[in-house]
Amino acid sequence: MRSYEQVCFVARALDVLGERWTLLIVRELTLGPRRYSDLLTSLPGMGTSLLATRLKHLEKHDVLRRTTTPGPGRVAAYELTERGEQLLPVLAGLAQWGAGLDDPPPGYTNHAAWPMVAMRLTAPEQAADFNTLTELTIGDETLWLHGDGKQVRTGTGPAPLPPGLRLTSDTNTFHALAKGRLTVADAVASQRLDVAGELHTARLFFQLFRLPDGQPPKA
Amino acid sequence: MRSYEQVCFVARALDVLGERWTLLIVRELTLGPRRYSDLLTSLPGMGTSLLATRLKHLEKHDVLRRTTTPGPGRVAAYELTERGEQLLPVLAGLAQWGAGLDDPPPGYTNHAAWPMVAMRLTAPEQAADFNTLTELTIGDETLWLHGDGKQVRTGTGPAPLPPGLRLTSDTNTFHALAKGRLTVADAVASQRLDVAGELHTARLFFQLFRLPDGQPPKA
DNA sequence: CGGCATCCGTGACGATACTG
DNA sequence: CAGTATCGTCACGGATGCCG
Repeated sequence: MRSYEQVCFVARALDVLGERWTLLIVRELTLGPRRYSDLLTSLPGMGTSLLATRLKHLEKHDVLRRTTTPGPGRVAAYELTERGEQLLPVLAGLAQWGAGLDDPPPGYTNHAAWPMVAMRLTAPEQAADFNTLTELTIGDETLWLHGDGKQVRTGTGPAPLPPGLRLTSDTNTFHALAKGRLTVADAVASQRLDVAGELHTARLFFQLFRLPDGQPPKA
Repeated sequence: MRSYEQVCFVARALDVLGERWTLLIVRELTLGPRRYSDLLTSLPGMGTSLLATRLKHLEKHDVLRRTTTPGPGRVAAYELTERGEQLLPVLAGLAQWGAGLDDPPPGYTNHAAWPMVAMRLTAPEQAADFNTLTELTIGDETLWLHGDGKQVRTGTGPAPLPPGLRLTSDTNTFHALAKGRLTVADAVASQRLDVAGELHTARLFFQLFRLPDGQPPKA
């Protein structure tokens, strides 16, 4: 862990966060606690040894903490500390900037949670008012989301309460919906999206959390 | 330049910006165009070969451009593109977060421009209304700064017009002033700060651009 | 399953010497 | 001053194995 050894806030932040994979680990935890093996599969290409090193490093610098889930399994998990949550603006800035890049080359891996992370990071203030508890099943992953008026809260796994809206689709369809390249009506009609709940709430969801898109939404 | 190969805005941004030194180069350019040798001395520890590689990389990705200064010397210089300027929120987020860290260990190098970069990045909105053209001579570096009502503009070297305020001090004194650990009155009295212009404007300057500080301002 | 150590090949990095 | 060439070193990625 080489330091820049500069008396500069930016350099000091990068001393902690600047190494490979580090900010992507934080990204993974923004949606809620994750287990070790979850992180490994969410970060393809990363060696297990390196992940362990990074986790200890981030724990030491108060970005995340190791906890055991309260459930019956009593499994180990990692979650952001308050200081870690304060990195959301940094991730949001990166996401906003990254949205301006060209479409990625084909072959890049895509995970269900990633568009959701970006949607939440780049969502406008008013998204906090989206107070319908929503459960999303994208491909094989399930997440939930809920605006409490102050901020948007999220978690992995099934919603903690019966959700008011349930959306089910595959990763590509969700991505197209998020970018506005596909409408809810079209997606439902072609059976690529299942909506359990009010259709107009689903429309509102994709309207509020729309991802920036270089391409036009379809002439 | 290894890519994460993920369809994720954050990961794609880090594909361009995530490698060592990259964001620090952007930091150096936020105050205005810089020459190759300036960058080298501003980034102690970085090899000249690597700097050349990074500059080409960032030029290719439209973060900065290589220009020749309009002056008589016709020297090569690097400056941010519009897309590069859009990285200011990212740097601001990092600076804000880095400000929450403990004081750096002694021995870290400190440059005149660094506190100024952070001051501008973390300044409140109203700092844009600081419309006094101010020239700062900190140690051996000279910079200027001016709020045009919309944003704070900065540049390296002497001010392009006769400034309304001129501040002269050494790096440590400036740092202490910026953090509010030293008052303008005390600094002037102890001859560590020279103010050419109105004293209350100087006070306003350090009030607007105050750096966050973990330690109390002095009991 | 979670977590960590070890080995090894590759590539990124740091320092210095060299050139237009 | 603005870079390029070279080389030693270290971080990383991949695989494997050990231990709770």
